Amino acid sequence: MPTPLEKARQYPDSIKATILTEARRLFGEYGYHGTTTRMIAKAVGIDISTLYYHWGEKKDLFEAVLTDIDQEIEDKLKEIEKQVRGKSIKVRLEVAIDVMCDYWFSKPEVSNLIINRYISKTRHDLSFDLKVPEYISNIAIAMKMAFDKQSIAIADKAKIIAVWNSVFNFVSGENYFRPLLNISHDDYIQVVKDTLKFILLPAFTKNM
Amino acid sequence: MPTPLEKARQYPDSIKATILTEARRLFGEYGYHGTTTRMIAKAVGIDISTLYYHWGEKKDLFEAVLTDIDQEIEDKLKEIEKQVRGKSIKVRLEVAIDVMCDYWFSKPEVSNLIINRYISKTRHDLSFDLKVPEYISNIAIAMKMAFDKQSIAIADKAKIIAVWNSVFNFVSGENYFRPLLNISHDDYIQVVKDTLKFILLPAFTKNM
DNA sequence: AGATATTTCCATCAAATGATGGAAATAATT
DNA sequence: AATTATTTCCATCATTTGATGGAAATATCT
Repeated sequence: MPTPLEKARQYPDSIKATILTEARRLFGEYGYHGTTTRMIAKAVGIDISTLYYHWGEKKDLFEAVLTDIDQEIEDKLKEIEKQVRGKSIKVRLEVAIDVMCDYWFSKPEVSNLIINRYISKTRHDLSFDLKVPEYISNIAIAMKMAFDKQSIAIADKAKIIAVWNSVFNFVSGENYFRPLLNISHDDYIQVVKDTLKFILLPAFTKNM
Repeated sequence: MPTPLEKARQYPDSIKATILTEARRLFGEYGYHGTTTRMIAKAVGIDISTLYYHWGEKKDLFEAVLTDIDQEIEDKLKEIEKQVRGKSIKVRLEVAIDVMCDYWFSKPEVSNLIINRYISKTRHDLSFDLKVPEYISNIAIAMKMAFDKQSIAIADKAKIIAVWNSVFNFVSGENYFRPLLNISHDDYIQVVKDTLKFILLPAFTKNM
C-alpha cells in the first residue's frame, strides 16, 4: 500500500503531485509562515478546499514537502557516491562540487528549504525534520574520512558541514549575489563552481 | 535632529530601544512572517498599541531593525579592518575569522536576519535592504584584493562572498549542527573557528 | 498645583488565514 | 444506464493578525 507521497511521485501529472510541486516551490520561496494555503491553491489553479482534501492541513503538506526533498537528497547523494567511488580525493571533491552545484541550482527551492529549516523557527512545531545528520555522516564516509558512522571525528564532521553548507548560500543567495557580480545565470554557476574548488581543494588535498 | 533609530540607540534602556531589541531577536528567530506584532509586544511586556505608537507599522519596525544591524555590521567591519591593517594575509584571515565568529555568535539574530534576507522573499515588499554589496567590496579591499571598489575582479568578489557566508551557516545553524557534534556552545565556537581556518587558510595563503 | 505633553492600555475593526461541511460535478464500477 | 466512489468547488466559520481611536495614566513644564 503506497503512501500518499509515493503515489504523488508515481504520477507526476496528478493533481496531488502538482500541489506538492507548487507547495515546495512556494514554501522554499516564502518560508513556512510566508506561504499561505491560498497562495498554493492559486498557483495550482484549484480551490483551497481541494488542496485540503488532498493533503490535509498546512502542517501536513509542509511535512510531505520535507519528506519529499529528504528522499531526493538521499538519492542524489548516493548517486554522487557512486560516481566518485575509488577516485582520488581531488577528483572526489571536484566531481561532488560539480554535481551538487548542478543539482541545487536546478532546484533552488530545495536549498532554500534546507537553510530555512535550520535557521528559522516555526510557530507551530513540526514533528518531521530533514536527515541532515545522516547526509553528513554518509559524506564523511564517502570522502574516506572514516569507515563507519560511529567513528567520525568531531573536526571531520565540522569540515563536512562546512563543505555541505558552502554550496547553499550561493544557490539560495543567487538573487542577491548575482547582481553584485553582474553576470548571467550560467556564468554565475560556473563562477560558483570555480570559487568552491579554489577554496575547498587546497584544504583537503594538502593537509589530509 | 536625531532619527528615531539614533534616539533608540542613544538610550538603550528606553522602551523604544527595548522594542527594537526584542523585535530584532524575534524577527531573527522566526523570520518576518513568522513574527507577529503581538509576539514582540508580549516579549517587551507592553500592549500592542504601545508598540505601534513607537515604531509605526510592522514593516517600518522591520526596516528599522535592518537599518540598525546594517550600521552595526559596518562598524564591526571597520573595526576588523583596523585590527588587520598591515598584517600578512594569513594573520588577516585568522584575525578576521576569530573576530567575526565571536561577534556573530554573540548576536546570532544578526546572522539569521542576513541569511533570511537573501533567501526568503517577503509577501509585502520592503524598500530597505542590507548593504551586503558594500561589505563585500570593503572586505575585498581590506584583504588587499583590489585598490578601489571599481576594480574588483568577479572571481575575487565571489571568493569574498564565500568567506563572508561561511561563518553564517555555522552561527545560524548551531541548534542544528551542535547536537550532531555533541559538544558545548563554547567548544562549538572553537571547532567552527578551527574548521574555517582549516578550509580558508590554505586557499588564500597558497594560490594568491 | 495646575496645565500641557507624552505615553500606555483597553476595546475594537477589518482583512487575512487556516480549516470544514455539504452540494455539485466528474469519474469509475456494476 | 444506474449506482457508487471520487473529486471539485462554493459558502462559511473561527482565529489570528495588523492596525487604530480614544480614554486613562503618567510624566513634563510653567
